Amino acid sequence: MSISLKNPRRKRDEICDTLRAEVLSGQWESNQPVREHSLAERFGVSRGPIRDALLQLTQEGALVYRQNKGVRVSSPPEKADRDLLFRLRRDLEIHCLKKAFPNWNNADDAQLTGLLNTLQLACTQEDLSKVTASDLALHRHWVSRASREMEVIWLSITVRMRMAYSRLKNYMEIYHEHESIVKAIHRRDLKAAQSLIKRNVI
Amino acid sequence: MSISLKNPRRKRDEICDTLRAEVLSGQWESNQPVREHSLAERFGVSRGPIRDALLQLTQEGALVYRQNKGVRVSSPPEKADRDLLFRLRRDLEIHCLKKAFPNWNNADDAQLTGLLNTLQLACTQEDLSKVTASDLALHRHWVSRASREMEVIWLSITVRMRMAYSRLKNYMEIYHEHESIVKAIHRRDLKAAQSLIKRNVI
DNA sequence: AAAACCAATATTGTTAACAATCCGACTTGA
DNA sequence: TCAAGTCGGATTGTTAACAATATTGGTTTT
Repeated sequence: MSISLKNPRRKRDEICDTLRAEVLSGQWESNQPVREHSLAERFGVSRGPIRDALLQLTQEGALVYRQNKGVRVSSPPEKADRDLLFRLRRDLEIHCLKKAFPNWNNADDAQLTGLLNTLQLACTQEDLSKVTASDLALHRHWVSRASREMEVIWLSITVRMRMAYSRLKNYMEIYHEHESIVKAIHRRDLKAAQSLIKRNVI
Repeated sequence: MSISLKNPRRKRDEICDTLRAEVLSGQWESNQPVREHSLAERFGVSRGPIRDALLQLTQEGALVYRQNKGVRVSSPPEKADRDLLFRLRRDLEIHCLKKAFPNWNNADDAQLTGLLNTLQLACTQEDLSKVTASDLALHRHWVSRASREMEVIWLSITVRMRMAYSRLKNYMEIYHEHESIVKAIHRRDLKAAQSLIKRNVI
């Protein structure tokens, strides 16, 4: 992916990304307990990196920790909280896009195009897991271009929302929404991109 | 404090709270590297819990991790990001107060009164470290009463703001601002409390 | 003198063993 | 029968040693 190869990532990070994707795409049942030992076996590492990953996912909101009882998958937020989270996320993304725009370059455009293609493929295959992953990766790109700090906050908000795409009739609508956002960015139309995001993040 | 005594907290949490307070009150220089070994010695534990605490503080935004190079104290956000963080925090606190209001009870009032007294003491002593700590504890109380999830997000936003109290002429103004908020809450006047918070969080 | 190399040290990343805690099943006594 | 006690396995929390990586300082080479 976009990670440099000569600097191998820590096991913690690999594990974290894998587990986060699984939780977000609904492969883990809500309130299901997560055991360190079995994860250690599955990933072929000791419990140390597993614990690191679980702690990080807890901070991000995918898991919930209870002292001496380990973690379980968190349940979706109630409606009031959920509405607030959407507002916060929208504000954040619009801010980040504006901030990232001045030094937006061709490499960024290429990145977005690639992610959009991945999303399209996932949508045609109707693979929920891949759709959520590439959807998030797209949004995450312009957030991360603004600043690393904003990215962490954005992630912890987004992970907690547990979007379910219920409002959309079919997967292709998801794709087209994102396609129009990316097109607006390609022609450097900030205003249009922002208002499209405002409508997309609901 | 408010933590149950029969359930001793993990070392990770103790260390985390101590370090967070130190960073927030400016006792650690920006970009200063933080060594696991020296912290382990200082707290009389092994590096394990220290690493846990550092990882958590990284997620909260007090520290920054770089692979194989450890953590350093993060630098304050630039103005644009800072303004956004203030807006997000304000939205969040107002939402949380509203959500917490229906089941607000006398114990909560007592808590706030206690925290307010701590703040007053810190202000008369002009002890910046204590002022920041009790200020945050106050705000954190009504956020935590809304939900644990909101509390984590609020914390990661607030930690990154690095408020400096520059806009206030003296410490007693801080105290009086919070006193009026607490009074509004005591008489269950949500609207007033919310607009006072809106003015306080700048 | 400047750059490239190399060894020694410091620091982080990972592991496996040990300690503390929790939970369920079973026993015991009224 | 039922409640309290307690025993053992399962699970998390902590530790110390080991492995991998980065940094520092000196040496050599050009």
